[in-house]
Amino acid sequence: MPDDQQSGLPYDPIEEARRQWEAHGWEEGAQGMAAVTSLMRAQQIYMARVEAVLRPLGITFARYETMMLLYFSRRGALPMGVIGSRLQVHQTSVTNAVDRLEAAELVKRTPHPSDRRATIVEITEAGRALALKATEALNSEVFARPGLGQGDMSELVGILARLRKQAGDF
Amino acid sequence: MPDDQQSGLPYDPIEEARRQWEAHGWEEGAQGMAAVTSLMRAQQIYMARVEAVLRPLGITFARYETMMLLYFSRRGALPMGVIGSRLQVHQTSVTNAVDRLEAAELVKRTPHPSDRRATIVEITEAGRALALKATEALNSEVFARPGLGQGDMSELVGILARLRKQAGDF
DNA sequence: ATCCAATATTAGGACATCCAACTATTTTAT
DNA sequence: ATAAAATAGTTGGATGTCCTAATATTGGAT
Repeated sequence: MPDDQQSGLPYDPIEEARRQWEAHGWEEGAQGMAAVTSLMRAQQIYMARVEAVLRPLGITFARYETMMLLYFSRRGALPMGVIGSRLQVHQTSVTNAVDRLEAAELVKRTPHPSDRRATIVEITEAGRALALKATEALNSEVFARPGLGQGDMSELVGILARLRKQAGDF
Repeated sequence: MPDDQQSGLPYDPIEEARRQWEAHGWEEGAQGMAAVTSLMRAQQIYMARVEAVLRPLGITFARYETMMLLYFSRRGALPMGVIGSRLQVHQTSVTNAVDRLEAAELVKRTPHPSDRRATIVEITEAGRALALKATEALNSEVFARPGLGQGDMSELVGILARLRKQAGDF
């Protein structure tokens, strides 16, 4: 009988962990632990929902993000390196994602006109169509019903913006 | 020159994405998209910091969480299934994590006394020592300096608790 | 001209996750 | 009492991400 949802005392494992932290004299880290752990769990929840929507379309969230970056870019095309720095992922992850997107004919590689080291990735018509379809699905099935009120949501976005900024994300 | 930190206009890619969402008539999903994307990025930032602290100790965050669960349990031991449901991860992930922890002699498997299908995982003395060391490192290097003020932090924990609860996390 | 930095790719490894199939055991229904 | 169904855990295979190191090519600086 580890937990009991039906009792009057809903049991939050993270609150429990925080109590343990304090009981062990780790007060200086208790709040941060709770924040970090909550963030991990929340991300896990959303990621599962997002991937469930994208799976039938044959793409992952990483590939969706790559496509949207191209979709919104002026020419529908960006160098590999720019994709990596915007998405904050490793070069090799970009190569991998673009490999798969290209195999599905959602993007195509083109040599950079002036810098012959660089490769430009361009979204195809099929890519645009899929990106649009994926976005509509995500909007209606996840983003429009995020499980939070408007107030909480804008508060959350604001707090995380401060966090990201402090971490050098932008 | 994709972005320019030193200019007077700090450029937040998520705010930019939100503007794009609105420009495309996707108002109903814009706020949710910003919230979900921020969450993903924030998780990425913290996960990188946490794993950097844990790596020298030879464990990952998933294994750290497993060990702490055992560390805090009354007998220092729990059945595999309980670990999975507390940590909200798949059975196979628990098997995997416990395999590695056991190979490092940080936990050991024992048959369940009454249910012969079940396996009990027990933390060893070496496991307790490492869990303590890891926690002290995480507390001083991450949790005590989360890059957020106290107010933001407790607000964040509260919002995410509502989110997790709404998602059925507890 | 030469050295150093940047761009991308490849190969290989570590890790987490998920799925389907499987064994063993226990519980439930008839 | 026996058959059927549910539960606990493991295994093998596939997918996906991230990281390190090595390589080839090119660009920029001196």
